[in-house]
Amino acid sequence: MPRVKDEAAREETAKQIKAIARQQMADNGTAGISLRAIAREMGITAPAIYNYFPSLDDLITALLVDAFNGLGDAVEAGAVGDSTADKLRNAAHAYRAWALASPADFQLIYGNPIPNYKAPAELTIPLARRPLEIFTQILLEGMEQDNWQIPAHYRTIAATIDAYMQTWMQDSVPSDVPVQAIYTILVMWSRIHGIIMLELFEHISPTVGDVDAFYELEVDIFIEAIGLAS
Amino acid sequence: MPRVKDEAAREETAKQIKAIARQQMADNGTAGISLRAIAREMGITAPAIYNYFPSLDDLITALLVDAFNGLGDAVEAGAVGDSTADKLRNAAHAYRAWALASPADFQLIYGNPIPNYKAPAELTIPLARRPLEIFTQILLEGMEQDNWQIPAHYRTIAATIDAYMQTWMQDSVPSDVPVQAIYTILVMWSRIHGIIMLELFEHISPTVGDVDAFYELEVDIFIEAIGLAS
DNA sequence: CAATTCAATAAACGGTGTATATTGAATTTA
DNA sequence: TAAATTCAATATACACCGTTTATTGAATTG
Repeated sequence: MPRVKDEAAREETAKQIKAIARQQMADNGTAGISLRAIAREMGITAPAIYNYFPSLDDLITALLVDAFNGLGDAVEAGAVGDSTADKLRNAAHAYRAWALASPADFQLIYGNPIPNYKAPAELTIPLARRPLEIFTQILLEGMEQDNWQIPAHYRTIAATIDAYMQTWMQDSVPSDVPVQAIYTILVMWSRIHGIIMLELFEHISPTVGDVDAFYELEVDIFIEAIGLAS
Repeated sequence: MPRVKDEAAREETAKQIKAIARQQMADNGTAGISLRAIAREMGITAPAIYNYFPSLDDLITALLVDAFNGLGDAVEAGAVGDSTADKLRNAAHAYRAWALASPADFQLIYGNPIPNYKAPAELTIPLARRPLEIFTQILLEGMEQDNWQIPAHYRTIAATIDAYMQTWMQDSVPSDVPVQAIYTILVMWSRIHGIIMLELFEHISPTVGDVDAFYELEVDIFIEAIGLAS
């Protein structure tokens, strides 16, 4: 009696819905997704989409998860090189390259543009951590190989920060990972994030013109500042 | 024959509309503005608002202009201190303090969250430049007083950037202002912007806990890195 | 062939921004 | 004072939106 549903076809349709939604985001911004418009383009009615996603929010969450994975994969793929410095530099450039190639996805992750949507934290927090873990891993490997040590500036960080980080690191990071290594990566993250956000919203390109060169110099200066030989 | 309209009352109503819209942004995000909800709260009908703002976009633009001015005023008011380093540090902290006190306004300026809204560039570009001009002025005064000189890292910047900046500086900046001073400020801007954006969207606070301390250290490191004595 | 399943639909609800035509009160002039 | 003028506010309507409900109908299974 129970009808065996064609799981492959179902997933294919869900994939198509996401693809059109992604296109809408690219065309009209992250808030430009419309269930009715997706249905129109697919030649179905809007409520039909509810068979694949319980609500618009769930569709957005699915897009968000894909975006996180895309960024994580891109950074992981880019984290290669002959030296610790090269690996970190390449990873940083892979991060920006992904952001520029998928601006809507990047905004979906790091902005909060969609009116009444709130991302489910328990789902996104581990996904958000992945690029940072990849960055951190590069430094940790550098430490093991005596290619890197914690720079003077970040050797003693604020006591409040140290205490806070120790607590969450207890249950998600091996105990031999120094707080300062993660802290150093957070600094890099905030720096590259600033440039990319300004770039995505066209605040910096009209001023410097060549954002590639601006970014490259900032990454190189950071790598040098933390004591990684070029 | 022409009825003399009460200009003061008109402006009062317009101000009230903006105030409610700002509240809506604060409550529901930048895209949370609704003409009908504003009208409802004011006890009028939605089309009545069109007597004060030709469209929702014009209302948003008015809010955006107010936001830019608020940020500019805050940075200007904060750009004080006994030394060049103090002035720059205080200005940078005033920038963040305003962003934290007016997160919706800050996002309105530096994100692009509103579905079909596009800010009129000819209006926003000069307003956007003001905080940077205040930052730059601090460095220029420092140069005049021999308290500051262009740091080694930024003495030779990318040729493409140098050429690009020379062109737009020709018709908006006095000819004796060195490109490198503005470039240095752009670096500072991108760094503080990165922290603030991550903070506003709650990406960094869960990791470091005490963002105040994180920001303070980054500003201090920057000030030291560009050769300003603390 | 009959029973079952379930994706898709049609219809409706309350929400949105906005255009148009109308109202009515306030002001100004004859 | 009375008539003319002005214009802010309204009522109405349109096209969109996400979502819920009940219904349809084709495909699968026993």
